[in-house]
Amino acid sequence: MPPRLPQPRSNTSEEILDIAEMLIETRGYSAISYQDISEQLGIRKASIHYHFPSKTDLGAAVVERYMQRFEQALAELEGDASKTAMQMFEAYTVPYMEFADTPDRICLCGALAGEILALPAPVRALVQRHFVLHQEWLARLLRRGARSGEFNFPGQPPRMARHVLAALQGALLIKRATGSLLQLSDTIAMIRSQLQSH
Amino acid sequence: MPPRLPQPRSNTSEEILDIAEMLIETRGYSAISYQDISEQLGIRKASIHYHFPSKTDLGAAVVERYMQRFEQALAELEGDASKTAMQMFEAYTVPYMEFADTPDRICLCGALAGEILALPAPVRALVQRHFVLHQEWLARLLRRGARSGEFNFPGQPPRMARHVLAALQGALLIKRATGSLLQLSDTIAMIRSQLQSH
DNA sequence: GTCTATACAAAGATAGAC
DNA sequence: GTCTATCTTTGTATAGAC
Repeated sequence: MPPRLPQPRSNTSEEILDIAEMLIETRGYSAISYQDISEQLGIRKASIHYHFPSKTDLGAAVVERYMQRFEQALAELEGDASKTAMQMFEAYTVPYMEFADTPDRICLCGALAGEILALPAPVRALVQRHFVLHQEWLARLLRRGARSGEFNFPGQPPRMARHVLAALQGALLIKRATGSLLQLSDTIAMIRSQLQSH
Repeated sequence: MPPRLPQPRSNTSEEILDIAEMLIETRGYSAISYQDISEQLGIRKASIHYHFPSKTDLGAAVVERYMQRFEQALAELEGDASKTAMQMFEAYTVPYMEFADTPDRICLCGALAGEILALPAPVRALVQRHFVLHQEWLARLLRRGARSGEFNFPGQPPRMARHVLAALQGALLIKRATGSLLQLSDTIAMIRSQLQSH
């Protein structure tokens, strides 16, 4: 019996999620509407409600899909025995640089964290879970580098993981607000330096 | 002739600004309404429009007042010759800890940065300016500490200033999303350590 | 699955009485 | 300065035809 793959959504559903994700990353959940998506996709508002009855359903679906992609990418990175810890860290920062190369997007969960109290409960719970999993992954990476002697940072891995994630999220946020790419590149440089401090 | 003081606003105007500021820090600009403020203050929506005709006026007034308070506090801190650079840094972090001690607030400009593209242009410009001034102040503090030998961090002060601000803003954001105060306290500890690295 | 039409509530804003 | 009343637009959502 072939492995049970996740049921693929219809093309339209996927396109709705693509547009919704992009719009949330630019304007935030509160500020987007079915009308915005409708205009970009070229179908009517009511048709979107067919795929995602409520905005809560839509928001939750966007975050779930994002988390699945994200966690899979991290798992693959973690499983690549050919990479040093620093190479893994560099690979990990690539998506941040990609976001920073757009004029108006930040990562989905950073955007949602900014309005966490305005989110419907199911969406909020997903965002919280994302941050927990994300930091646990980072802590494992840091521990691996510390054990191998590649990294030499102060404090325990979970503490440094919190610091690294905070700095990257904050850098993306301020980069978009000020338009200066240095905000992210300098932050990454300082983290890299701190990971290798002697 | 006595110095021209800034014209004090009416009590009601100030109360409106107080409530609006608090609500933006918790829910964000897009998610708050004249109705929300009306309910908390116990006057009608129309009365708020008397003080601040449009939501843009209100948002700009909130940020302007915040920036004035903020910049004055930083200037006083900077002018206090009795403090070491590290003592200044510690004093600088106090408001972050105060925000983190609330369950639901982050600093105003961090909250607004999260929805920068959804903001009316005048508000957006103020937020951008705030980040510039804020980082310039931080860079001066770092330079002072580096010159005196108190600090020993990698890179130039403006780069480290970007990193420090990013980490603190990101830590507040994730602290609120996850509820863990460690997010901020660990981040501050890591920054402190990096400022004194040898 | 997509459409038109519509319901319903909320938001931003204004007019005019007091 | 604050009120009631009202206007207009937008947002979320549903009903029912095609």
